[in-house]
Amino acid sequence: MDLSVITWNINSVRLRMPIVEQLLEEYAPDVLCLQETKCPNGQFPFSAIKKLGYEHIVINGQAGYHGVATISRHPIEAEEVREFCNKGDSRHAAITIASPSGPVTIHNFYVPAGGDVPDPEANEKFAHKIDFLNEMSQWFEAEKNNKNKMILVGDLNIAPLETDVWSHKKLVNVVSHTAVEIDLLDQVQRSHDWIDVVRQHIPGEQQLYSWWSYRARDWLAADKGRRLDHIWVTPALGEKSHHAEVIKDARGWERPSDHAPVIARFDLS
DNA sequence: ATGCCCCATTAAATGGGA
Repeated sequence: MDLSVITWNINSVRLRMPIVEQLLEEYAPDVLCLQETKCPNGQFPFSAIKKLGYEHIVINGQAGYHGVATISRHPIEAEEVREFCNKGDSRHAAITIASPSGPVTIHNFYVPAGGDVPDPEANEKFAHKIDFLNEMSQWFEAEKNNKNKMILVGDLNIAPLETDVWSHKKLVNVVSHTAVEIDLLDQVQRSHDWIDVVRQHIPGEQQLYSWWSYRARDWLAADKGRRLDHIWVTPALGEKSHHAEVIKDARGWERPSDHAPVIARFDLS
């Protein structure tokens, strides 16, 4: 069995159903994890997605903001939706599916963006981002006994490597690339021995982005991107991964999201 | 300066994104 997983910050799932369909038709992933669905659970476009062969769906939505959805070709054996920081917002959903190599749990995250000022005293959104990342670390530390193969995807809103941003020098004090955030992300990574499977296939020497601002007149020409969207796996799955890439084309599709999808493929036979 | 765009909610502004 080949397993492919895509993560995509869709920036409104209802508005962008045409390109969700385009992605599912062109790439046919086994699992698609969406963030920023901005869609109350009662209004989620179930039937359009089910028609495309994705009958197994877990949503964690709210009105207006945030929201995640995980859609699968394969039956979902277990699901979990976890609340972080007691904020009542929708930023996580997990599913477990069966595979010939045993159950695989896929966590879908939307980490808070963190506002403008990288100072938790002056900016409560930045404080929330720090708290959220600390809670992730504590949770995965406590989950270390879980023997399931695991995949963690999502908009983590942090670009950790110097080559994950268009200019390390210019962004070193900009939220998403500060040392404080990178240290916290590293702590999350160590909390469950997560491997950055995208960088396993695309060396860290190479510039790589998954988000380009809407504000640039020409996003492609300016190319001032950041790699905010990630796919991590536990070590046993790292060995089984044979491909990963950013689907940069999708940033140029009709009425695009400002994020591009990221895909990883595994041989679980 | 990523930099004047794009979304949802709500009804022409506002908050949030990063």
